[in-house]
Amino acid sequence: MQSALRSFKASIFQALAHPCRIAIVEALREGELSAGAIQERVGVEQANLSQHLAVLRSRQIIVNRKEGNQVFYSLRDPVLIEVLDIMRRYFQANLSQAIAMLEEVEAERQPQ
Amino acid sequence: MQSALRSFKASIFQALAHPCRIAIVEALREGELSAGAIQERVGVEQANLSQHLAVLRSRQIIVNRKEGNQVFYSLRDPVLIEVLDIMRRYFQANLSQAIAMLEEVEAERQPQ
DNA sequence: TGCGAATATTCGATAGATCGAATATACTAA
DNA sequence: TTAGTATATTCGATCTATCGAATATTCGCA
Repeated sequence: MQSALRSFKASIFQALAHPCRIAIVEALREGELSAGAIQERVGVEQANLSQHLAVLRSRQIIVNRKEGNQVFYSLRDPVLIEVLDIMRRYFQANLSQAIAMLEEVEAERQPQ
Repeated sequence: MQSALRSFKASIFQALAHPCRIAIVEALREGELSAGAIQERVGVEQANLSQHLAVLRSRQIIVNRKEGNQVFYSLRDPVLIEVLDIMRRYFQANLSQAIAMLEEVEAERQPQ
């Protein structure tokens, strides 16, 4: 049973394990937004955004509400904002290592 | 630059996006452990554990210290424990949905 | 009814993650 | 040196994620 709990946690982390989905969650910090408004802020293909929203929906991280033509999204539980804030502190507290790590990631992304 | 921060956060979440690695981090809650001791608690193949440790090391989530024959691991920054604790609260606050979600995941794992 | 806008889904290609098996490395002790 | 223990790395197979392109759905309005 405790391994089921870990699977649950892992699946939440997995849902957040993409820069685009983090941007979505951050965009929803202040309140609900339509899919189109999210797209403006995140700047990604419509279909791709919709896929990312589906990932977050499937983990119940966000919920949606339809109004006419549009679909409005919001965070189901704002505690995740807390997690992102802690991550920011974590990042700042370890800035030099984080930057080194990012450079490494960048270097791997564009070989030579 | 804000997108670099999101990549960083995403890479941390990605590192935690596996039940086995969550078990490792939880095992290190109380302090450092040798790789062998971690293996006992997590219950996974030696090579596989070592691969998971490598993932956590590459994100600087854990650090290691060699002593003779053994390698001792510990959390580099205990703030991650805070994150896991928040996740526990999140889980408890949303228990019914979480259980529904887990059942769904289970059902997909064993079709028919 | 039929068109256009907003959003979602499906598909196929590519890239990345995971695993066990085999092997390598590093250290200790005889 | 040799054997043994602890840990790490490499390899190849399989599974999962991501993306853009194409298409489907849903709704409001003329």
